[in-house]
Amino acid sequence: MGEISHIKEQLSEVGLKATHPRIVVLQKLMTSHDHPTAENIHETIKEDNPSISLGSVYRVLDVLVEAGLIQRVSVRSGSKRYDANMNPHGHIYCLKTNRIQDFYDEELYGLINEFFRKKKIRNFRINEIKLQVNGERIDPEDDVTII
Amino acid sequence: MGEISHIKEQLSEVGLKATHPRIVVLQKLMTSHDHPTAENIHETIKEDNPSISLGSVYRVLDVLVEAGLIQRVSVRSGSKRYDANMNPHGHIYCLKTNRIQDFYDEELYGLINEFFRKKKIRNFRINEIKLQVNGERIDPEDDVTII
DNA sequence: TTACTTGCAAAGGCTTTGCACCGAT
DNA sequence: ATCGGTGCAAAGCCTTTGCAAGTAA
Repeated sequence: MGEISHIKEQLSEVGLKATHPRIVVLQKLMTSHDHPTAENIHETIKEDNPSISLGSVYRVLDVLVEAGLIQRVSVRSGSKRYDANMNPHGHIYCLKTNRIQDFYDEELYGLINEFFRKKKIRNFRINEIKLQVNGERIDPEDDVTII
Repeated sequence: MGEISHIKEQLSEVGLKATHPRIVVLQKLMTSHDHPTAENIHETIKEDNPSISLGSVYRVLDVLVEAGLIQRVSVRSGSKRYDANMNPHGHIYCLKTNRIQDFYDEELYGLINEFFRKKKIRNFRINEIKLQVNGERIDPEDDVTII
């Protein structure tokens, strides 16, 4: 409940009306780390919110991306996937299980950022730097860990 | 002409029949650096090869990717795009023009590779590491250069 | 010759959109 | 009360696929 008012705040902070579909979709994304598709989200939320249509989920996701509250993640798979983690981080994508796992390493991101800060890049304003590591889990059930 | 026999060799080296659509599509990709979509490729080649269908272009692209002769590049834009540059490299994607430009820097790739070689990654076999820099060109007509 | 590939056109999956109604501010 | 958001269903875009005919090896 306190959570929901926090979600509402986030929405109005970026100038969006705190409508029911927006609150539900954003909350779902902020409390899951599985990078769901629009359809995944619809499936999950419709149990408690049967009136929210799939079309609205798509529209809400577009608006949230546009507002910078969530981001789209593109992988090989068919559908676009969504992520409410807006801190800098990379994605580990498993081609076997189709799972996406966030990862962040301060040292690595330090290196990459420093590289682009030092280099002269002509005719381009950098928005974001995306790092994606593709491969396969050995044990599909287990998480990947970077030590 | 000597080019075409080189293309045919590449195809048979990976065990693919050197059919006309495959030769034409692969040649187009190897001589362009604009990361075209399936439809772009079809448009370009159909002037000289009116019988090659769009469906076949899609099938040929799938086969070439599967064989490791080309790679798919996913960006925000609607369609998948293709790249015959199989050397390690990153992509600079301009949201304004939708253009993709390859880039490679030995130092940066050295850092990233060394990072992943040194770190212990549990439960994952890395296939490829993708680096994509999103942003906007200042002059949409001009190339981006990294010095 | 034989198994694979293609052209064609239809089907499929994911996403967007028009419209009338509804609701947050 | 107003303007923007939503549900619904239809349309749209990109891609895949079944089948009969064609072709590289």
